[in-house]
Amino acid sequence: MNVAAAPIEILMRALFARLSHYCEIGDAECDALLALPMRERVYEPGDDVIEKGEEPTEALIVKSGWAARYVTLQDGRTQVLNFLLPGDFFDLQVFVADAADHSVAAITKVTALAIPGDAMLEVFSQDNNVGLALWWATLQEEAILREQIVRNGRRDAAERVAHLLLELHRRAMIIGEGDNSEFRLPVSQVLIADALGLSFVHISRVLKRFVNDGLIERNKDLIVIKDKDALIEKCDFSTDYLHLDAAPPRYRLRPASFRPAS
Amino acid sequence: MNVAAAPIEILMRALFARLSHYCEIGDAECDALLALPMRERVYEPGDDVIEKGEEPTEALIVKSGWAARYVTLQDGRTQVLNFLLPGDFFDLQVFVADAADHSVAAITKVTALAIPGDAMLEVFSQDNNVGLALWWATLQEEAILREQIVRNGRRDAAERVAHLLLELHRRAMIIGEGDNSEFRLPVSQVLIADALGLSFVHISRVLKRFVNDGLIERNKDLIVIKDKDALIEKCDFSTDYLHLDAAPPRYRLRPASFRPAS
DNA sequence: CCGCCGCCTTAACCCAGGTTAAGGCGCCCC
DNA sequence: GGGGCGCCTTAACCTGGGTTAAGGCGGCGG
Repeated sequence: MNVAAAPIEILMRALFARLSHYCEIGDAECDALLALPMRERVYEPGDDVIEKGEEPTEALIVKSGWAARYVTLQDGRTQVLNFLLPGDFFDLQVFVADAADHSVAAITKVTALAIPGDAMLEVFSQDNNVGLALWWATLQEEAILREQIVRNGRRDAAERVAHLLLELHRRAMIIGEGDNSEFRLPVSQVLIADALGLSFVHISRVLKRFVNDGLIERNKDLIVIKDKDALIEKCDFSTDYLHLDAAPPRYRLRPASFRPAS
Repeated sequence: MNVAAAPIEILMRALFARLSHYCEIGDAECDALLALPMRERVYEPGDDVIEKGEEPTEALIVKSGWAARYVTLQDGRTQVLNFLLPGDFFDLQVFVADAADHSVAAITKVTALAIPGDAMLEVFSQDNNVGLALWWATLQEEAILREQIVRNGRRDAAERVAHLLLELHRRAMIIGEGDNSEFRLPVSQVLIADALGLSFVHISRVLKRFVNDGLIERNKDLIVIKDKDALIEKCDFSTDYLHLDAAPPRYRLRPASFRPAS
C-alpha cells in the first residue's frame, strides 16, 4: 500500500479491514481515504459522542473502542439501537441530516476520526471504490437495524441472546478482533438487555443457562464460543444480512459532477 | 418536456408531495425525475414484490397502494419491518446490494415504477436537488427503522399500537391521504401484530380498548382519530424522527417555486 | 483501610400478553 | 344460495420474562 501513509494506515487498520470486505481497496482507495482531512477525538466510557437533538457537521468513524446508538424515553427506559465497532460510521448522512434523532455513547474508551461533511461528500465524486465502499457500509448498517427488529420482535429471550452473540462475534472477527472461538464483549448485561428489549436479570439467567449447557464460557468480558453449531441452530443465525461478499462491479461509481453547487 | 409529461406528473403526485417535504422540488428536479426511464408494475394484494434472496437490478417507487417489508423465520413467525406508502422506495440501494435480505409484499393493490439502477445512480451526478431528496428519503427510512426498534423494544402493547397509528396517520397525510382527523389503514390486524411483535388477538384487545376509551373510532379500514392529544400523550409520540423539516440550506442547490399537481 | 458504587447473581412472586378455541360476519366463487 | 375463507372478536387459561429484593464481588477514592 501507500508508503508515506504507513503510520496512519496502522491506525486505520479496522476501517480498511472492514471496507475491503465489500470492495477492492487498492492504492487509489487508500490515498483517497488518507487524504481526507480528519481530526482525532477521544471519549471516555459513558461519554456521549452525539446527543439527540444535536446538528452534526462532521462524519465520525470509530477508530478503536465500542460505542452504542441509543434512545432514552422520558421515563428512563432505554433502547440500544445497535453497537458500533471500529470501522463503523457515526453519521455518514451528515450532509442531509438536521437534528440527530438518537444519541451515541462510548461503551469503552473510544477514539474516533472526525471528517467534515463536505469532504465526505467529495469522496463520492472520485473515481475509485471508496464511495462504493461507503454505500456498502450504509447498506450493511441498515441491514443490521432490520435484523435487530426481527430479533427483538419475533424471537424469544434465548434466541435473541444467541443471535446477538453470534452477530457481535462475527463483526469483531471482520475487523480483526478475536478469533473463530472467542472474542471480547466489553458490554455490560444492562446494555445487552437494553439492546434486546429484555431485563438485565433475564440476560443473566440466559447466559447462565448457556454456560451450564456448554454453549459458551465466560471470563470477565471474554466470551468463548464452545459450541458454535448449537448456538447457530438455536437461533437460526445466518450471516446473509451482514452482506459480507464483495460488491459486484456492475455499478462502479464513475467520476461525476456530484457536487453541491460548487 | 413538462407538457408531454403532464399525465405522468399526476401519477407521481405522491412522490412529489413527499420529496418536497425535504427539499425544494423545482422545474429542474421535475424534469430530472420525469426523464428517468421507468416502467410501471402492478401487484395484487399478497403478491411478493421482492423476494428474499433475489438480486434486484431496478429501484422501485410505490406509485399507489401500501406494501410491507417483512422477514419470515423458517418456523413461520413473521416480522414486518415497516410499511411502504406511495412515494416510498423499495430498493434505492440497488446499485450496491447483492441478494435482498428481506421480502416486500403488496398489502393492497400496488402500482410501482421501476427504474434501472444505473439511471438511478445517474441522478446523483446531476446539478439539482433530486439526489439530495433521495438521500433524505433514505435517511428518513433508516430513522423509521430505528423508531420501530425503540417502539417494539421498550414500549408496552398499548403504546406500540398508539405510536404506530400516529406514525401511519402522519405518513398518510404527508402524501395527501386522509386529513387531520382520519385516514384509511388498509392493514389487517394480523399484519399490525407482525409489525409490533404482538399477537393479533392482543391487537384486537388494544383497539377495542382505544375505541371504548374514546381515543379512536373505526369503520372498516377507516380510522378516525377522536382524541389525538390523548393518543400522543399515551405513547410519547414525536414526529422528530420523520425529519419533516426541509433540509438546512447548507447544501441546498437552488430555490424553486414548483407546486406539485396544482 | 473502609465505604461506596457498578455490575452480576439468584430467588420469590406476579402480570402482560401469548395461546387456544369457538363463534360471527362479509365476500367470493362454484 | 351455500360453503369456504379471511378477518375479527371474545373468553379462559397459562407462561415467559418482568419486578423486587437481597447478597456478593471487585475497583476505587478518600
